Amino acid sequence: MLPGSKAVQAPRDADPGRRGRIIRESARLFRERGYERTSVRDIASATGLQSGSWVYYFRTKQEILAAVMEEGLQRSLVRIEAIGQQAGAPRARFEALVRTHLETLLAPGQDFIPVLLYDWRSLEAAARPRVVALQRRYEAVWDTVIAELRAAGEWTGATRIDRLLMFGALNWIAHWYRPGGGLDVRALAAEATRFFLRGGGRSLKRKPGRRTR
Amino acid sequence: MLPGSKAVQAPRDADPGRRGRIIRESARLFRERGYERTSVRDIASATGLQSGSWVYYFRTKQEILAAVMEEGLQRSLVRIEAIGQQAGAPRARFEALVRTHLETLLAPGQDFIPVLLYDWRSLEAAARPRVVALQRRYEAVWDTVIAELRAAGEWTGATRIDRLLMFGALNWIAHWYRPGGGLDVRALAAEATRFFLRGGGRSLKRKPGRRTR
DNA sequence: CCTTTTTTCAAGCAAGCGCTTGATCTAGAC
DNA sequence: GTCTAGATCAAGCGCTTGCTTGAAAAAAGG
Repeated sequence: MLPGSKAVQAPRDADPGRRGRIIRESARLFRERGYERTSVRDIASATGLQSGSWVYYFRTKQEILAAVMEEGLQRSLVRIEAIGQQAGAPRARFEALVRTHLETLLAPGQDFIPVLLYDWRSLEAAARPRVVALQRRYEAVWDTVIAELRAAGEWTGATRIDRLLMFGALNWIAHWYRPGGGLDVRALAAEATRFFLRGGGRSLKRKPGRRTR
Repeated sequence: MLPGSKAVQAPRDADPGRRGRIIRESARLFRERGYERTSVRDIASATGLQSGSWVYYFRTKQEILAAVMEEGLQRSLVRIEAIGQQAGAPRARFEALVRTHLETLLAPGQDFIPVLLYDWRSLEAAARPRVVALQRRYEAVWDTVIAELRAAGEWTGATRIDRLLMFGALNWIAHWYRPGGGLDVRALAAEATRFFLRGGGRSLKRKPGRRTR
């Protein structure tokens, strides 16, 4: 029988098991080269298996891709929805959302969300609705906080378009951000919040950082 | 002999010839399915050729991808640099840049830039420097106008980071924008300019538009 | 210790891939 | 017409791909 429905939930950051390791290594490879350029043989050898052994855990390569995306979204969602239920000033909660978003986007070893963003086209139509449903829950939290910001007079403009522009600015960071380049995620989150909300935050002094594309 | 170095430059929007048609159809297919999922047979049949005939115009499939990206950047660059040399209020010129950027990004039949953004990973390292050089020229124009905005007090914050955030917001639009959804490119450009610069512009009323991801 | 179940191996199939090849067609110059 | 160079055809080679397969190894249960 196929595994996956374990009776006991594994503790956080524990040994993820073969299946979890396949997901993690696949995420890394998908992010580096893209889904199509990653062969199942690449995945097998990165996990320390023989060419056909992954089939015991997943039926198809597509199923691995879907698992990567859902795993990443689930993890982010836990943190984002927790912030959504906290109390506090809207601006502070907004910045917390931004910081959490960037952490799950940029933290090393967390390649799930970049894969979701870059390889969406490679996910077959049948698997998309489940992922989209998770994204909807994700956006709902943001919309709530944005509504609070608007009530406080800190957000003007059309919510939907502005939110899409904002996600664009944030998600695009994965294209150019290089860890260890003199700009950590927390500072970047503050800078981005200032960019979206104007004022309140303080602009960064530039360090002699890395090149970007 | 290989064609491509014609003595006379073809007039705008004239018949692009076989080579040009291969580039155009490839751009369309690359955008829809991605570079890896597009086979040279797909390209051939979309252009009305037999499976191996494209080799007369390009040595490798990679060469087609590079041609698509450079073609698109060259076209955009002509328009962007023209705006860079115009006179006028900084804000108006900035909005013109935004509008032009969005037109080359979203206009139907202009799939070059989306391919550049989505399939960058698929471009082999050897071909990248030429494309990057064109991008540098592109960004230089923006930096000039942003410097003017800053002098006029309309742009605060770290130029480099803010410019990257801004490009993120703009480029991401290609993910969610649907032509004919009650929001034309000109209005979108105005909305985006307001988002970046705050104030001056007027927010859009929402029409009962399309879904987005 | 033997049986049963879970997990892994290692060879390989069928299909699709980028690209090659030698022949064929087309059109203008003489 | 004849020649020639440019342009296209159509078959297919060699390789990689996702996935299958039948068996072997390892773990678990009694």
